[in-house]
Amino acid sequence: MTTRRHDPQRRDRIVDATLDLIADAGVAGVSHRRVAERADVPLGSMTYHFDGMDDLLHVAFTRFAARVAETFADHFEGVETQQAAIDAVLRLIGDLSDEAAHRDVVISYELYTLAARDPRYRGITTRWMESSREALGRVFDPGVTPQLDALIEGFALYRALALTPPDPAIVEDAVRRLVAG
Amino acid sequence: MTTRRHDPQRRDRIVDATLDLIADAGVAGVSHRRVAERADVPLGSMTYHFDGMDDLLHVAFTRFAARVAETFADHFEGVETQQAAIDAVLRLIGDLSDEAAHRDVVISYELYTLAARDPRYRGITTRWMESSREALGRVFDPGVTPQLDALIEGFALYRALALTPPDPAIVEDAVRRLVAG
Amino acid sequence: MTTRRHDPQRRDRIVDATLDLIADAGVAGVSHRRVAERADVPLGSMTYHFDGMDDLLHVAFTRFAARVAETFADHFEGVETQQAAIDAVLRLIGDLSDEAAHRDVVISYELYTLAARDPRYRGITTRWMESSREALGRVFDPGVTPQLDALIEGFALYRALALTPPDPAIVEDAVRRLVAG
Amino acid sequence: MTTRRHDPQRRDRIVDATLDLIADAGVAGVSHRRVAERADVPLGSMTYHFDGMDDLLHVAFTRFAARVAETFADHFEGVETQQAAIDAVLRLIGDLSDEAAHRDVVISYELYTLAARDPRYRGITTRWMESSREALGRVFDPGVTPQLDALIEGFALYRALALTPPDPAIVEDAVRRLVAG
DNA sequence: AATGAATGAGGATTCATTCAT
DNA sequence: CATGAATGAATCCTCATTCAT
Repeated sequence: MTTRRHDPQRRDRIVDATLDLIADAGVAGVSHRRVAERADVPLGSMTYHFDGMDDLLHVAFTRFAARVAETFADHFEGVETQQAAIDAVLRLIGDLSDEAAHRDVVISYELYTLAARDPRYRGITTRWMESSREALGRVFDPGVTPQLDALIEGFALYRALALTPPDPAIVEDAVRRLVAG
Repeated sequence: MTTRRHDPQRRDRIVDATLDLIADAGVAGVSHRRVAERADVPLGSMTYHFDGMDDLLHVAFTRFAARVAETFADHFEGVETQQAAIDAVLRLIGDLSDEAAHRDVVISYELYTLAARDPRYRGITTRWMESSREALGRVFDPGVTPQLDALIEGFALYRALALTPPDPAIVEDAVRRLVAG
Repeated sequence: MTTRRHDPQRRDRIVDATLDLIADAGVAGVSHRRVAERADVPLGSMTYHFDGMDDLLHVAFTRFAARVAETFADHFEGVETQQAAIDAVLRLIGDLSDEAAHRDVVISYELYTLAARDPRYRGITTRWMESSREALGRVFDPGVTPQLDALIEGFALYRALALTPPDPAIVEDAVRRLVAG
Repeated sequence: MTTRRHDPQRRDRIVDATLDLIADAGVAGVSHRRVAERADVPLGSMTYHFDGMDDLLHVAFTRFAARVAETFADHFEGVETQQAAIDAVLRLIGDLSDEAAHRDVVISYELYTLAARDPRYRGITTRWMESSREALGRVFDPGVTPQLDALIEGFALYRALALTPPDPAIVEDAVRRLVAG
């Protein structure tokens, strides 16, 4: 490898490579060696830039959650009418079928799994959920917000694990029923 | 250790120990050694009774999914009226707060994570989801069934990752809105 | 390397190689890799036969102390007269100049150093000292025993660290003064 | 950390931290990183002020030996009579029970161990022993000096490694026998 | 003169799996 | 049929040292 003494984006590259690897091989498949190889970084860099595996995963998932939350919020940017809000939710659920979005769903479940067992990762998910609620709260009533949030999450799981996508008409019907005052 | 040449429940004990370990340490924390120790079984037994790690996990998750699906169906046993059906769903969601249920949620997410990436485990989750749909389908309309399923799953996630449980009144309201013809 | 599935003396060979390495490179120079190489044993064997580095060192030093204590006691085997006892002590101190004995002194100090800081190794040294006292106690008065023990140990240190050996006449004089009733 | 461009005592602080660390974790536990942290000094300072690990240890042990030798000599300061000299020796041996003195004993053994194997450290111990002999030589006969030195060292070892301190009466008796003309 | 960043070698340990018994 | 012994690959991590700044 070429010596690369000065490399300011190295930390970022490592984090990106980590998320890539999580998507491909799961948290269980993440190792310092594999991340280092993927980021084209010497093995010793790993524990120099991060305080071990847990720190690396924490940083990576924190960045991931922030990015996904932002995308989530973007869907509701400029939404004024109730109809536009519903459309935004439907688009959100529909997008889960995308190739790119599937990658995010996979990473999300890796994070959920970690957080369900290890409180040290709970902070990331808690903040993330609050952020989603906040975005929904700007366009829906307070009572509807957690209901829609649960529904979206449930359909996402369905998308990730079932062979066929949920029927869009049924999804839309569910959203309308919850929103309908 | 006492020699235990004839030990018919050995396979079962190994599977149980595996699920225990998954709950405690995650799939990543499962190793032949640790399972063998927990099941009080010689290390050599592991690869004798199972064709390696993947086989063991497959068997364990299959048994787990069957057991949880059965519990799910039990909630709707003998349900005749719409009201009783709604109550059953609410009880289902409420039970997720139990200590014992949390263990199941943790194991579930370990399975989801595996299945989201590895098709070899997708069969287990697919069968499981079909079973849930079937149970719901016996007491709810075909259109409502996937909607309720998503909602239940969504609230389960909320329970697993949020600090505070969802407001029961809001949960009930959501269920009623979806069910209301 | 030839496969060597059946190798009953393997544990012993590892312990011997460890003591060899301690003599050559000190406890600090002992590593699983180096011991394995010296004992012509695969690296994986190390942690299979021993519960880690501490266990290995403990076993090695225990064996070492037992062997040296036995040699110590042998010097007083069959000793009947006071004069013979004194001769035995002088021979003991004189032997410290031997090449082979120097090796033992070096290993001894490695053990002393460990024991001085870590109580987990104190048991080995305590037993060893008791054994020496016992051997001396069989041929000397109770009061003289600890005095002679200290003297022997002191001259041993002198031998290990000084450029010139202690004057035999002065050694003999000291022994006689302590023994003289 | 505040930049500390001008810091004349830095070298001293590093050496002190090194000795501290040797007492706590042994020579094997000394690393540039740990010393730097303990001395509140940037890691880069270590190899700037010292030519690597060996240099650092050499400087540290040299300072240590000088300090301990001075304390040794202090015990015989102003001693005129034979009785006072004997008392000084007994006080020396008795002091080894102190908490603070135990730290010194631990460091001493680390040095002995190094010196027993590595001639580069032998110079430090040789000078140290000469200094002790010199101090003893000012108040005792030439023949008694090495005898007392060995006895003191032997009882020190006993103190460091045995569970119970040596009986003061027996110690005193030994000293008197050696000194008695 | 001083140092933060960087790295390759080596540290202990864990592991799934194989195989002789 | 069952298993204890064995092993090589891979794990995370620490380290002394180098070097550009």
